[in-house]
Amino acid sequence: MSSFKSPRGVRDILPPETARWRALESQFAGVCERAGYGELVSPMFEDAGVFARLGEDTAVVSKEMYDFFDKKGRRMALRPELTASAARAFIEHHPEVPWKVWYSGPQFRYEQPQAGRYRQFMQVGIELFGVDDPHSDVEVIALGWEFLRSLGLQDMTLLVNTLGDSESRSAYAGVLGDYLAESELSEASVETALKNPLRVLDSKREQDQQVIAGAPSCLDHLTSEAADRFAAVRSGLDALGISYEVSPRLVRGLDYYTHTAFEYVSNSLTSAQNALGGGGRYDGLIEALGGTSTAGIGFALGADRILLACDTEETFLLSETLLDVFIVDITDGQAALTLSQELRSAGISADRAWGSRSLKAQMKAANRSNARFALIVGTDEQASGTVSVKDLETSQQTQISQDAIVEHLQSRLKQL
RNA sequence: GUGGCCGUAGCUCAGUCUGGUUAGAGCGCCGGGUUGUGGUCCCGGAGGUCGGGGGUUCGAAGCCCCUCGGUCACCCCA
Repeated sequence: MSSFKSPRGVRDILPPETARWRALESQFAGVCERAGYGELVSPMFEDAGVFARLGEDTAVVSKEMYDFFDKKGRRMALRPELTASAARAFIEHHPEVPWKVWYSGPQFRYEQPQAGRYRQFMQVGIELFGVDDPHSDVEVIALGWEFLRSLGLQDMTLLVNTLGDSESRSAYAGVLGDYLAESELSEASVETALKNPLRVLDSKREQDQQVIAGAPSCLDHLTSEAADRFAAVRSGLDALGISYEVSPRLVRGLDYYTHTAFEYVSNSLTSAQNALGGGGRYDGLIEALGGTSTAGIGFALGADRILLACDTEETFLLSETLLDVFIVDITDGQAALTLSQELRSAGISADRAWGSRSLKAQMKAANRSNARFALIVGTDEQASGTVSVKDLETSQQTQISQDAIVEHLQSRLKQL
């Protein structure tokens, strides 16, 4: 019989690495909650229609959705992203605006896996509904940036662009479409150009690079309102001292974006998967999902990639797990059994060795456990109702009565 | 979905080109170095259907085909 392995493109995260994931999430939670965002927990799957509205010709919807029919024949989909779910929740519960939420959790896309790209991947992100003040764009962009910086990441670039309002966007799409129609594009891009010319700007094919470099800029086709709005966002970022690059080629993959679009790029990741996260304004999304017109902006960050970038920048590394005591019992094991329980109830972290292994073997285990103290119970201690407390850093050892052990350890741990 | 590279002990890898007795190393793990003491050192040990299946051959980790997985690029995006 063959044994099972995890499916393609998904993976296990084991301890101690899981502690790093939890630390990342809790740091993100802290950053968000200090800015007035509350946590949103939404379902892992939704009616597939929720995601279909993201744009019928985006690959996320047309090719990569993990969709299925449930037992009643309803078409459901594992969420490929969280903005649509958040928008659906917003419409369903009509909370008061501004509605500021953060989230964290797995998303699913049926893609060709490679480093930094998995079929189940973890994102953290925020959404801010009901505000179209340009300073809200600045708050959101800055929050993501500060979070990434707080992890110790240095080698990053913030890219900012605007797609303008729908008037600007369609004017630009027309101009760009005309330009592309007369250019020598790769075969695949010719097709893309017909459906959504903006998306061609994302192409990395060698053949398209020259065409893209010479393409008209979306910034030249903004209405004056859209241009003013972008200027306000930029001056807000300037005021906060956040440096960024204006990237007129930055068009985000999902169709619901309007106005501000941004991306956090890691320069330390050499692969094509170097975008740590991105987001933008999606003022039309709520309406597309059947709600009343509401402004919105948010971002999502890929936790898998963030940790890859942390690896290459050697930051946010796994800290050693610390343990207060490790119990070594070379008698009948009764002391290990009761002591570990007693210490844990008193708030002292305690681990122990199993089986009747030699003192030497148990001391090795104690050392490996990173415990500060080893509690040793041998025949002498058992006879006298004591326990030997060995400081594993200084190697100093004292014998303490079992009745006084909790108090003794508490005071010594407090002194550290 | 398309193409390139890769898959040997828990981990990192040698061995594959030039098929040939019991498949190796380092780290890790387990045990020992005499009465009950970890980290260093010394000695010993366990652990592998060579990703899986089929084929060629007297003989396959090695050659061929298929398949699964990883990785890189396109694509897509976080």
